[in-house]
Amino acid sequence: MFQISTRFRYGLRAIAFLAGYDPSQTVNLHFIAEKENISRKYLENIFKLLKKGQIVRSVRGREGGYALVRKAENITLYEIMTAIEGHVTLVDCVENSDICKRNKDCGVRFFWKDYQEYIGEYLKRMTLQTFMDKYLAIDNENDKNKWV
Amino acid sequence: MFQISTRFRYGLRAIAFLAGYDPSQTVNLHFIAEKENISRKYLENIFKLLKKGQIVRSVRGREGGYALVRKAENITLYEIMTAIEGHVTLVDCVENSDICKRNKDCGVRFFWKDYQEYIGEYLKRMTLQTFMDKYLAIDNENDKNKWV
DNA sequence: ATATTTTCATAGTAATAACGTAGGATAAGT
DNA sequence: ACTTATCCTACGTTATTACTATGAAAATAT
Repeated sequence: MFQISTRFRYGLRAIAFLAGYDPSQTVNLHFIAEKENISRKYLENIFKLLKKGQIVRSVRGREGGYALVRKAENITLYEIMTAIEGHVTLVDCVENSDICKRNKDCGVRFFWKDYQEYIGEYLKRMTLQTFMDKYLAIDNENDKNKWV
Repeated sequence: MFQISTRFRYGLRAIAFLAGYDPSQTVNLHFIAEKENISRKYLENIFKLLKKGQIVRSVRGREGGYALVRKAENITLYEIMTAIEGHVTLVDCVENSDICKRNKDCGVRFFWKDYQEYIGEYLKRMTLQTFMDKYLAIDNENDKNKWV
């Protein structure tokens, strides 16, 4: 239980990478895949979801690629997660009590619901910008010429 | 991602059920399985883990069964989880940075580590007694004669 | 125009883990 | 002895995950 999927891990890294670029320019997947060491084909799947989730926009064709659709400070990790994972729920009955024969006021269900909210809050509070500032600051120090 | 395993869900319900009984008497799995609508065979697997994790003690043979090894207020849900799930980690690199070619100071890893701690805290703070009082109080109201 | 580069779409596959079952050995009370 | 229970090893099935394959569609550079 409780393992973060590779999809989300890769997606987060790719988005964080993308956030290092001006939203007005696009970055192609081949480049991201190479820099972040992720299969390009797999990234395609992930970015399809990210686009559908309004995290990124795309430009097709030559010189095309992806860019953030909003500024990093206006994107939460929760949005990224739901874009990639779809509707996330700790236990199915939390969102749909009908699947269980127990009554709707089942205490266990309320417990999972509270816990799910607790877990989600962390990602809701964490913007992509905060994430970069807090966790990736050192990495950027080591890799300044990436901006050249 | 982020689904609670059936094993843990069943285990928690079974333990909560067991907590409704005096620790001096044992309750057999057949009974718990029937009351909680869980396969007895599956419960066997789960209780094996719970015993190994020092959550319950067992008595074999006729009139045997399981009982809590400590009082409900001295058992946290975190202990129950680790007993059932073994060593839990959100992302493998959190516990073992060697599995990744990135450096040990990888910011993404620190992020997952912080998040993992946050998620665990909730279960560490929640004792079995608190869980029962807060979430199962109503259920017990509806089912008073279970104590008879 | 056409060649090239990119996203977009659908589908397939291999490995792994989750969930649950089978069959019987062992222990202990009646 | 008989019954009731835990204990133990192993197996089977299903679902999910993590990719890969193939190629169409779009847009730009030449």
